[in-house]
Parts: sequence; structure tokens; C-alpha cells
Amino acid sequence: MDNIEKKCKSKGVKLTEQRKIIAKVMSKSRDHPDVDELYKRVSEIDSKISIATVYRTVKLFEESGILAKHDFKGGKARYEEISESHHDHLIDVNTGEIIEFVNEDIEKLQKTVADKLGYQLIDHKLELYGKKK
Amino acid sequence: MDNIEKKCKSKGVKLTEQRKIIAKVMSKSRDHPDVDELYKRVSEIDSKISIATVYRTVKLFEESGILAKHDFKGGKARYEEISESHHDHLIDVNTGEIIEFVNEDIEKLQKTVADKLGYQLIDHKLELYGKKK
DNA sequence: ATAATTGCAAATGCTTTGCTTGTGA
DNA sequence: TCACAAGCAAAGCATTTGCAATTAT
Repeated sequence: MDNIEKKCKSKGVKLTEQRKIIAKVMSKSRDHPDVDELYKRVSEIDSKISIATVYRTVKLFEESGILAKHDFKGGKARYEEISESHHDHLIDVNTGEIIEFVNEDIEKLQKTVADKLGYQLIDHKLELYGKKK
Repeated sequence: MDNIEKKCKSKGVKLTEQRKIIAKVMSKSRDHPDVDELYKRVSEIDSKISIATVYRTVKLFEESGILAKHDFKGGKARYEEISESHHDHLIDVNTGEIIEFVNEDIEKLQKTVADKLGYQLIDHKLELYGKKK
């Protein structure tokens, strides 16, 4: 049983055949696929799954705190499994490749900034766009 | 002549009656309107302007480096005039209100991060989502 | 003069939804 | 069993585009 399946169990998300397949594909994905790409991968395992189910599942998993949704430039939402460790993203403007990184100093400064403005930080989004040197 | 009109002149962007109106409205906007809101404001000055023109103009201004486009959560793109001084945004999750802020330390760290990963920083997006304390 | 811009409506692309049939706990 | 999920196609929403008429330089 893969990671996402386990999370579904622990969060009380009902598991169907389709959801298991989507869970498996996302669990082993090391990139950040959009729904089309995910649908393509899932279809190779079960060609009868509809894209509506993929959309519904991905939304369900997101609402359950299992997947993270990213709206990077490009119009299509991209997903990744939520991991214990928080990270941000650097997007290669030429290839679309995504590199994950962690920077504690930036994290702390964000909290400080929000605090100074009289806000409690709920969430944040940091994306760097760059090109290979 | 407002700020945006001046920028159009200096960048060689042709000015039409419609573009002048859109320029004026954006120039005096202190918030970050989406296209619908902008269209509404523009329509009060000239009710014959079509929303297609607003979309086209906003895109043209963005490509000319006159307006900045933001894809905050919520599905609709929001725009603001590009000012000399760079800033990031804190979005009030309850009201949708946007507070601008500047933090040089974060800026520097971003460059450092990209650099360490072997990238030249082209652009970045930092959004904080918070609620009033 | 004439290449570019507008307005309109139709088209697009991603995502959601209504409805009927199928299915997991 | 039976509330919930899947499949399909149609609908939604923000945004873009083709085309004929209009306009800025």
C-alpha cells in the first residue's frame, strides 16, 4: 500500500479502485504533474478512468490535505504529494522543470513580515523563476 | 497626461481613446483590480468599450512592462501599475484586501538560493496569506 | 493611406457538474 | 443495503480570437 493510500485510510477518505490508482501514480511521481499528465499516466493502468474522476479525486485529496495544488505560470494547476517537510519551488523558465528548495531564513522572515503588518501568517507562496547559468 | 500614458509614449505603444481611458483608470487605482472590476470602472467613463478590448489592452500593457499581472488565489488575474520600487503582497484571507510590503533581506536570500542551485533569478513571486490579529 | 485596433460573438481551454448507473464498507 | 463514487456529456468561467468595420499616425 502506498503512502497516499495510507493517508486516505488515516483521514477516513473512502478508497475506490480509481482512487487507488491515482494514489499510486501520484505517490511514485517525483515531478509535479498537471491533471492532463496525471490522466495520461493513470490511463496506462486503467484506460476506463475518466478525466472527471481525476479532477474530482485530485480536488478531494487536496481538500483532505494529501496533495498540494500549485498554480504556477502556465494556466494548468499542478499537483504534488504533501510531504512532512515544507519546501518552495524554483521553476526553470526554459524547460518548466521544478526544483524544490528549503530556506529557513526566508521562512522566518515571512513570519516576521506578516507579524509586523498585524497579521497571522496562514499560508504563503514563494516561487522563483530562473534560467540555468 | 497620466503616468501610464507617459509610459506608453516612451515605449512606443500606440494610444487610442480606449487605451487612454484604461490607462487613466489603472493609474488612479490604488488597489489590484481584476478585469471585470476594471471593465466596470472603465465603462463608467465610456460605456461602449468592450471587455475584449480591456483584456487585450491589459495584456499589451503587461507585455510592455507597464502593468503587472498577479494570479492570486481566486481564479481571476489581477493587475497593478508597475512602480519603480519592487514589492510583494500580503493577502487578507478574510477580506481579500492586499497589503504591499518590501523586505530587502528576503530579496537577497532569494537571489542567493537561486544562485546556489545554479540559476540566474529572472523573476519571483512571494505571496503571504494571513488573517488580522 | 493603411496598418493597427475595436466590437461583437463565437471559440477556446481548463475545470466543474447533473444525471444515471455502478460499487465499496 | 444504500449512501457515495464513476462515467459521460453538457455547462461554466475566464480569457482569446476571427472578422468586418473603424481609427490613429
